[in-house]
Amino acid sequence: MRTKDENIKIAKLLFPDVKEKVDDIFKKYPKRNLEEGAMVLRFAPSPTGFLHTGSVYTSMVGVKLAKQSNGIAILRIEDTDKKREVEGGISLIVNGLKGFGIEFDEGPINETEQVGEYGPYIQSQRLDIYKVFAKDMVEKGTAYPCFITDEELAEIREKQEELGVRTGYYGDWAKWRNATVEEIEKEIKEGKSFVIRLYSTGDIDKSFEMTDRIKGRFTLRENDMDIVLLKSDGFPTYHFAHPIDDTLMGITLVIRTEEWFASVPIHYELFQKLGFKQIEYAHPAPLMKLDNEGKSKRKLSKRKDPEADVQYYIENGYPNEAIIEYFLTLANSNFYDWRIQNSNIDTNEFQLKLEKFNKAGALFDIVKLEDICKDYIATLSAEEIYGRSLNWAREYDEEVAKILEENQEYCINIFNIERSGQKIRKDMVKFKDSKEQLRIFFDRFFDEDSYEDISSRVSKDVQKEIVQKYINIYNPDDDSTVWFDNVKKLGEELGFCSDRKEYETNREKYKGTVGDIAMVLRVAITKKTQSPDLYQVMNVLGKEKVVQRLEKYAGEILKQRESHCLLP
RNA sequence: GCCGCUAUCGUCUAACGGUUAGGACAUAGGAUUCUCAAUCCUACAAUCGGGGUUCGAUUCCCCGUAGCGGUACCA
Repeated sequence: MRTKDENIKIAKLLFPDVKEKVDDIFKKYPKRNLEEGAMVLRFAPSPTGFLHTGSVYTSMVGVKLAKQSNGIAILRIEDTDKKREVEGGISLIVNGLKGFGIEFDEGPINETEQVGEYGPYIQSQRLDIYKVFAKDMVEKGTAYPCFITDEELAEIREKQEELGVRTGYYGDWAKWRNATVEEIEKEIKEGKSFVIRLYSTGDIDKSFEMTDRIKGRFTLRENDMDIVLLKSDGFPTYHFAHPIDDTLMGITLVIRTEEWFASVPIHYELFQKLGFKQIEYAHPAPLMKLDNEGKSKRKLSKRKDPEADVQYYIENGYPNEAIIEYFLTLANSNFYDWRIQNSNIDTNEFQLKLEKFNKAGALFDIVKLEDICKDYIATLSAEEIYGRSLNWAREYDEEVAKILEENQEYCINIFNIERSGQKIRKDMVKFKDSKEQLRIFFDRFFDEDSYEDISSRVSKDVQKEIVQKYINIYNPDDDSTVWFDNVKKLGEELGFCSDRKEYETNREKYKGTVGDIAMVLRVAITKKTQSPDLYQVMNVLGKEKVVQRLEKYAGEILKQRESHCLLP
């Protein structure tokens, strides 16, 4: 054991330039003046040039909880690993989250600017602060310099594995923890690089209890690892930055994904050694995905799963409101019931509760997400769909963007099909689908498609007859009832039944049903056997185009017949 | 390997120690005087295994199993 004076001497050797004291730092971060129960929460991502879907989930939870308690939401950038850092990583996070309506009260707002009095909010700009605390710990003997090389570390590990004991730098294996002032001074003079390690006094055989706001009460072993606090490049590790930043910034609850749970013993000891009041934790389970042909679960992975990257949803034009609603259901399953009862109320009114989080990891279910998307888009007006589709297309589909811009009124009419009344059409999941919606209404797409074959239902001859006769009775001014009556009449004239039950009982009397008549017209006009309400489609298309397409189809059949006759 | 967390239909989940274990998504049928989508109805489908405690266990305890996480000068 070294004396107090020796530790002070070592601290001076290690940090000759650090003049500030811990108290000086604390003066710059006064206690926040907030109402009772207000939560100060932070989302702390690394700028890796990738916005993970799980980040949207976690940050949404934190921001929502902060807002609903009249607290503060902070964005803090954890760029302490220079190897993983990517240029433009900060704005990617800020803008990406903003796209989902997730905005912070304090933190970076772009690559260069920050707002808030408790900054800087970028860890690489806080290096001086960490040094003050590191120096303080060395002076108190709760941290020490360690000059061990990678090779030595590997050797230790090998020995430990041979002996079958826990691997790591701890206890008697931690050869530098009790080095003398002279030994340390020698290494420094030789310019050897070093890290600052925690002088752990924890006992692996002792347990302690804590309460997690999601997981509840749990027991963990004490930490006894002399973990690295400051790396040789002067950057802090996550373990060291976490208690310092969260304490200085006045965080009331640390929400972070479950992968941090196992580090709680380290943080627990660090809070004690730093003399800080322990901040509460909430560890939500991460979003999972099925792997191995459904045999096992694993974290949604940025390398294997396109849906792990937020960009995937943006590029496909998934409505971000629906994604937030899906995450809300994953977080608090009672959100769904609330939504049913409050269909017109803003999502912000929903009270998220940490106690309602499930402890186990939820599988990310894109099918369910898409169901929510459909429901969401069904609540939008044709004008809104037009606007949102255009926004999407301007970024990701030039051709569609051009069409939308040049044909605003026509396109709104298209999006308006089956959008009024009680029966709202729900066939749009994402704004990328707008292209499919426009398909039958623009000749440039229409001409690319070929007619679907329905000759097994209605013979070519009869099809031709239906189309030709229909051209004569078609009146674009008819309302939907008259329109359908005419289709029925035409059917009856040609031996088709307009009553379904009658047809079922006396099939042999008829060639088919009105449905078949409508189907022939549908294929003639849209080339497809499936389409939105045919009456409305024809209305939007307009008389000229409808007649032109009917005539074209009749001609098409004629051509086919002739070529058939040529066959032997 | 060691340490820890978790465990209800295929999926997300609900159920003061007492329920025919509920709902939603998915799937399959059916209904709907034009198809598809939607909507409505119906069906299918679960308490991981074994021990306790208890009059009674999905719920509490122990053991096992499985999944997940951690075991870095990454976060």
